[in-house]
Amino acid sequence: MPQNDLDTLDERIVHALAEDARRTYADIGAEVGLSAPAVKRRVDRLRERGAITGFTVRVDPAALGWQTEGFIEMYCRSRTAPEDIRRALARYPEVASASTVTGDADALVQVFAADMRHFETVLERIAGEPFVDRTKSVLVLSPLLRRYTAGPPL
Amino acid sequence: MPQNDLDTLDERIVHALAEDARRTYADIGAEVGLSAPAVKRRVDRLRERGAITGFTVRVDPAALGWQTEGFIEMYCRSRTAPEDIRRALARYPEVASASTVTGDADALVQVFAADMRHFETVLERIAGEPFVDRTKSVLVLSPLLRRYTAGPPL
DNA sequence: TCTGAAACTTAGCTGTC
DNA sequence: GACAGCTAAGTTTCAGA
Repeated sequence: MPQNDLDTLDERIVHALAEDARRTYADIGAEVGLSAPAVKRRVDRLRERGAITGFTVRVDPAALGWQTEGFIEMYCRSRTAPEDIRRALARYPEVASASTVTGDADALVQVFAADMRHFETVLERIAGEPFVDRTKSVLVLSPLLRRYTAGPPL
Repeated sequence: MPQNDLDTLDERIVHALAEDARRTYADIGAEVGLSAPAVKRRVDRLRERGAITGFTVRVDPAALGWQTEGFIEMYCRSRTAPEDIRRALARYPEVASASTVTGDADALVQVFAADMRHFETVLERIAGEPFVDRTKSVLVLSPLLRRYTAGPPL
């Protein structure tokens, strides 16, 4: 088994891919000081380990016609299992992310919708889920920053 | 091959890339009913239009040692420009996303940190920004859903 | 065990229709 | 938008440190 868990090299590779997943292995290798095959093998290992879960495209939601973004705080009935919340929200294509959180609310849900009417529809449907007591929502006025990776400095 | 609406084709291409940005153009083309060069040209156009802003890697923050996630609501001094907030937050690698929002708070900031101590440090530094009156933060207990694209059903 | 070089395979790209 | 050919990258193999 490899002796290094995530070493500096792996972090730099992940960082390079996070900025541009289409960079070639040779190119990344030149930056971190490895050959192309060596970089590929490390990427393969990172995928096996679950550190990298896939490759995706960075999308500007507004440019695709999803103009309205908002966050919905969910207040649930006591004894609602997180898994029940997850299963229910997974059915909404408008839900981009959701987490259970500390504080008054039980879960915080990020939603993209085509317009305000669409957002309202989604909000009402979520509020109507059987385990939901009430909701509180805020609308995004303007997105300031949208990174797809974050963490301690590499 | 049925005649497809152009918008529908673009959306299906984006959807395919969002799920797996490493799929080949030929593979995506087979799904949507186009040749590989045709798909590539549509992707190029989507990039030029700004609908696709880049390609990135899907990372499991926890697997990379970023165990602590939270949201910080920022309450700012009146007459703080959104651009000032953006510029200040851009300096924090721990900030994954930030938006100005409706409601009591001025901005909602998503933060990833290595651990609780690190999160606290970031929180204190953000709270110490000259334009910040006060902050309110919630910690993520468990992420339920983390999609990298969302929107109206395709 | 991890690496790098080279051979091999596949996909990306461009010109043409 | 499709086809075809050229270019470039991904992938595998193998031998060395």
